[in-house]
Amino acid sequence: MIIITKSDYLYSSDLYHMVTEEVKINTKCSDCPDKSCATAVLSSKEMDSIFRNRFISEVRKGTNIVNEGSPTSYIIYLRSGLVKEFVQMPDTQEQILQIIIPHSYLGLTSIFGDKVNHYSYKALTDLRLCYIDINVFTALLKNNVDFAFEIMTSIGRENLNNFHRFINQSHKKSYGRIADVLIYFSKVIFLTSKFQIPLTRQEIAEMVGISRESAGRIFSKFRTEGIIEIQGRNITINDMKKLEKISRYG
Amino acid sequence: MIIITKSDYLYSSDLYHMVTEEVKINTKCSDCPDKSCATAVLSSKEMDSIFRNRFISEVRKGTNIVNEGSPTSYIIYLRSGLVKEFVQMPDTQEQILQIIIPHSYLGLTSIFGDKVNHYSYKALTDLRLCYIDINVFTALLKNNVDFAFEIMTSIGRENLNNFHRFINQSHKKSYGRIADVLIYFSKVIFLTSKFQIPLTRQEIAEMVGISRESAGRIFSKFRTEGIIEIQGRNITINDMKKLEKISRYG
DNA sequence: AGAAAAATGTGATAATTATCACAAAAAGCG
DNA sequence: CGCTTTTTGTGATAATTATCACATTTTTCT
Repeated sequence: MIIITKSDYLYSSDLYHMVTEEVKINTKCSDCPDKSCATAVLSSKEMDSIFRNRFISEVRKGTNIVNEGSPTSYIIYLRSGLVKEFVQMPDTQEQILQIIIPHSYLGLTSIFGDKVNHYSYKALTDLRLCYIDINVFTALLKNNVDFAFEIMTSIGRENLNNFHRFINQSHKKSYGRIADVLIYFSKVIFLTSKFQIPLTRQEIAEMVGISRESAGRIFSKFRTEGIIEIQGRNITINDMKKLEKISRYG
Repeated sequence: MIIITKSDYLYSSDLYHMVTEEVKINTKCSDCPDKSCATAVLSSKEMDSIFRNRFISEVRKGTNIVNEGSPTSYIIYLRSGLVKEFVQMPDTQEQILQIIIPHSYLGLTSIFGDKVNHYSYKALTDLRLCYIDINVFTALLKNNVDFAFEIMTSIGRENLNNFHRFINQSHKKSYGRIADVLIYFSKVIFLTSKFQIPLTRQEIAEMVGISRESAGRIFSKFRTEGIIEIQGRNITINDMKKLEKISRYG
């Protein structure tokens, strides 16, 4: 059992950040209110093997959690907070792939294959994470077929969703793409029509592959047309029907 | 053991095409010269379960093999020929995801999850296929962890490749995208600088999300600059270095 | 609180690519 | 082998989006 306290620093190939405050780690994984639904198929013995081999950490907004290209030594489970998954492009730009919501694993794509992280992850809000040694995780997969199928199904679904978002995007003009981002945050991430978007205009542009200025102009246009209200990063969607129409035809 | 002869028609949710000639199906899977490398980890008993539950078919160029949205009842193994994987877009267009080369499975993405085909497949050349019942295939995965890992690794690699091609594409202008297509066919599909491209200009445009006319114009430009030679669909790459430079910076 | 840095909004202009129109060439078919 | 259908090439024009420049606002940090 590992106790991590304020002002500790953790160094590792893909683990480097300050832990900000003492974390209660007495809770067994089996009793964790944030446990992943895939763990439902694990025996209490297996749950215990995770408990004995994980460590918990809290991470502040803005922290880089994983850098692409680094070897994968841990599977990271997101207990709370929001994370952006992205790839670095040759020239300073980045491409944001998705926003990851609580109760998801980061870096599962690299567990089969070359054990290298192919994406980078950065905290959009303060986070609570669990690090599980990749060897422990792989052992679980090999010993429990049901767990393996759960994990693979979730990898498959995630891949499919991302891929489809990308394909759709590539056939849309910029208005449709920005409409999609708004719909994505409203319907997938926050599940409400009023939310604080955790990205800058630059990052929103990077989600859909257009320029910062274009993204901003489209936001303004949507506002003057009464489709959304904007106060800084606080956004209210007033006319979802219209947004969906723009997503389809615009 | 199922014998399929000339002029038979096979009807099924995702299996509908004419079998063009009698197929020799005496060869055991274990002796098949085209078997997939993942089968190396299967026991002879397991290989035999495939042999008893597969059927072979030959398919002519242009045949639709699978339509997206249909339920997956078979995993299809491509013994020889080339297949295009694509999705249909709302308005008559399609988006080509990849060209599939021999010794690959089609439709693996749908084996975990909803058992629905998410992509469509069409024969670019005459094909030799093996249909393996999805229940037989799933049973193998559940009973042989090593096989499951082999298959998942190959799914993971394929996903990663496709996804990266897409991400890269979305940050390139049309010249770079067409350069990428030429490099893809030369280095991934045919492994030579002189090949017959199995796609129309329209389809090439659909691979990279630009218009047919633009694609054609770029081909002409590359020819007048001496980078490639074109006679109909026969293409010779004369200056790979220059193509790679265009792919990176153009 | 106050200075420095980062993010944003907007106009003017340039670059890129799509669309339309139509002629020419190639491929498929009875 | 002709006829039909599909594919291709190319010019002219329109639409879309990026880029540059700079003023303003917001956030961050001490």
